[in-house]
This record gives sequence, C-alpha cells and structure tokens, in this order.
Amino acid sequence: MAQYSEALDGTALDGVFAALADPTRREVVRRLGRGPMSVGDLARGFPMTLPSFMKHVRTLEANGLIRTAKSGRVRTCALRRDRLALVDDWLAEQRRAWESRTDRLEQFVTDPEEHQS
Amino acid sequence: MAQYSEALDGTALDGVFAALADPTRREVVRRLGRGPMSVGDLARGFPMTLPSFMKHVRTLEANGLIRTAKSGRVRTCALRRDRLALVDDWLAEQRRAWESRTDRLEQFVTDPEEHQS
DNA sequence: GCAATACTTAGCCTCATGGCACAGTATTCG
DNA sequence: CGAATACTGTGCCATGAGGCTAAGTATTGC
Repeated sequence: MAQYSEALDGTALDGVFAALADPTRREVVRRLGRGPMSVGDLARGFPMTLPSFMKHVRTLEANGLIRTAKSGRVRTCALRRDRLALVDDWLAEQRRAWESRTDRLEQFVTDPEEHQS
Repeated sequence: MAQYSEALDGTALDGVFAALADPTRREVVRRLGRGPMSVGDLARGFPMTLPSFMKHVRTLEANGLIRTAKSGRVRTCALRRDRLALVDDWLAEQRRAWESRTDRLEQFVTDPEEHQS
C-alpha cells in the first residue's frame, strides 16, 4: 500500500509527464513493454553514451515508471504499468469534465467576434 | 484535415507531454475543460505575474493543447480535446503491447537473483 | 589473478524552462 | 481625449535537463 512513497500526491504527475516528454525514455518504456531487459541491452541502438543513457533510466525509475534491480554486474529494468495508469487516470478525469458539460460551447473560439461578453 | 501542421509526426508527443508536465498548465487544461475562458480569468488564482502566466498559455498553444483567439483586448482560450487524444493513443499502444504478451514475465525483477541468464 | 564486461561516479558544457520587473500597445469606458 | 483594462514585448536571471569525456568499481570468464 505504502509501497511507493512518492506516488500519491498530485505532484507525481509532474514527474511522470516530464519523464514521458523525452523520446528516448518513451522508447525505453515501449521496449520494456515487451518484457524486462538489462540496461546494456536497452541502451543498444540509442545514439548516446552509456552514462547519458543511464540518466534516462534513473529518471524513469525516479518517477516510478520503471523498476530496476541489480544482480551481479547487470541491472535489469522492468516496466511499472500502474504508474502509467496515473496518466490514464488524469486523462479520464478531464474527459469526465468535458462530458458532463455537453457541447454547448463547442465552437466558441471558432468565431470569437460574435461572443465578446 | 491539414488544419494543424505540427500535429502529425511522432515528435508532437514530446511537446504534448512536456506541456502537461507543469502543474500550472495542467490546471489550465482542467479549467478549460469546463469551457473557454479569457487569459485574465484563467490567470486569476495562480501565484505568478501575468507575463509568466502568458508563457504557459503560449506553451499550451504551441503544442496544440489549446486554441486562442483575440477579440478586442481580450484573448479567449479553449481546449483542444483532439490533442489530448494523442496521449491517449500512445497509452493505448503501450497497453496493446503488454496485453499481447501475457503475464509470463510478470514477476521477473521482483526476485532478480533467480533469473540471471 | 588478469582482463573484459557492465555499469557508475564526477565534472563540465550548453540550452531550455520558468520566473521576474518594467515598459509598451491596443481597446474600451467615462 | 484621457484613464483604466488586458494583454504583449523585452531583457534578465537561476535552475535543471541532456549530452559529453574520463576515470572508477564490481563481477565474471579464462
């Protein structure tokens, strides 16, 4: 329950969205969707040095999007779906809001001249 | 159709996620979910100066999340739901990937010691 | 045990972001 | 017309993000 201490306040969304705002990190998430992988294997194919790549891995972990564990000299990464669900939940909340007020104001700004005050 | 020229390459996600990574901007999106609003009205309640706030508005517009139009001295902002759908689509794609490979590897990194190669 | 492997740490650089103040423009109201 | 309103433009500043190189540590294989 209290498994992820940073996960529960609204602020977590900042980190999750920020983490996903980088194409390298989104690609990592995509690859990990196919299953866990070592840092080295993950890094293959990205046009950057390992230290740079590791920063992305840490960003993803710091924001809870992946989980990593080291065994021997290899660090294995795995996706945490529950964390992506945060984004899903936020989107769902917005959708609920739009749907509750129907399309009354739909084309408002399309022709703003007719509406001022 | 070709209404929004920046919207169509994969790179658009960078901007959309980045735009949503800020709590001020997410709140703006949330408020606009209730209907269009002027910049001044939107800005009310945020602890920052108007020029600072305007930067957020422009970021949101630059990344297609809102649409704005000026009428007289008032600029009115409205949400663009289609753009948030980009996020939704990306998430859906990830989910499809997880679901296609069932939970065979589910608890891999939970106990990494038992698995190394 | 020595070498290769797989990260990891440290330090540096550049650019982008988010905030500010202050001054300017354009509408609208009296 | 003059003042108030609602942005808008400019320039500055501090921080953080994302990249690099170079050197270090810990495992594993020969």
